[in-house]
Amino acid sequence: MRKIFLFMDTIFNKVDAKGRVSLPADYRAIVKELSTEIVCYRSLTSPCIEGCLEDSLDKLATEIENSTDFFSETQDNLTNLIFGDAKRFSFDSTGRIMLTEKLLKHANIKDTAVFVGKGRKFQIWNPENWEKEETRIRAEVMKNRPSLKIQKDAE
Amino acid sequence: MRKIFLFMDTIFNKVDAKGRVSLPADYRAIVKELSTEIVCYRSLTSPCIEGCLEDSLDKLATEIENSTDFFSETQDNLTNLIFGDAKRFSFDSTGRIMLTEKLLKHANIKDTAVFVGKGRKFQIWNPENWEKEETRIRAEVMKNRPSLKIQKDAE
DNA sequence: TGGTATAACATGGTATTTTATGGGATTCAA
DNA sequence: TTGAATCCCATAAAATACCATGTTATACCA
Repeated sequence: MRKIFLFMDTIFNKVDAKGRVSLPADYRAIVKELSTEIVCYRSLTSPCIEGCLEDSLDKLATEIENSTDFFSETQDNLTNLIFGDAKRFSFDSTGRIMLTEKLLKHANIKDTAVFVGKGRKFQIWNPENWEKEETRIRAEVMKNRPSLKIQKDAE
Repeated sequence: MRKIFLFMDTIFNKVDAKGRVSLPADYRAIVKELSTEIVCYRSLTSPCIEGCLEDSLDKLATEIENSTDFFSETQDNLTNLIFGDAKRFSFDSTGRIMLTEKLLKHANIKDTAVFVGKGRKFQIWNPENWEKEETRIRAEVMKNRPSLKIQKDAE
């Protein structure tokens, strides 16, 4: 039986001169409880950093391994992009991680980072960009309401 | 075997200066018995807070995870909107949770919160708004008699 | 059935802990 | 030995746990 873990909420944290950010306490709790690590990489679709548990990437690796044929070009591209970019991040005794220059630049994060929960994953945004993105998504989702039907199945 | 749990009734509770509210005793009993947690988020359609059990969101996460492919845009939007807004709330020994500023503002709740049972979910309203909403719903229902078509199958 | 004792609940207040974050010291590698 | 990464300490604010009280609901008993 798999334990419940969900990255949730939207948290604004300071990034100091050294590039250090507090990983939200809730997120830390998950990492500790499952005794795993956080992995971050540049989002393939948005100007933000994406993070998940190392377990999730392992699961993804297995899935890719099994689904597409072993030598497909798509698989090659994807694995290169994701795993080539991903990096483990462990937090210190005060709960901070140190994001790399590459990641910060991709998300255009200067002095404030926004952690946005996505369930099994989370994202880290620049505050202004996140605000824009959120309104965009809200509009998008309200337009095609049907996509919310998945929720109905929750037993 | 699924246990029975239903959020029911309409309960008026005080919200103190810190944003603390007693979670109705019946609701607490459910959380304890299923040894899970409450999750709250802003309703997408009404000026109220919506709450459910963490299990429900976990199931949703799994479904989203499995239903669409890893890079689907729909999945991205949905997870951002839902999980980015949701937050766990655990109650202290006296049975109180601490609602966030964001949630209180969305529902325009000041010093009194109304808990309204919805079965698998519940809502938290500002008293005046809830009164209006209830009469509105009642009127609506009287006008076009609703048809609750229930699919009969083995539970 | 009526009355009383008991338990549960909501709620105000206070104490304790956790969290985010700044700054400095130490270590390590180029 | 300089720059960067890691660790440790300090602090303010926020979240959480704990205690106390009046009130209501429930259980119990004559």
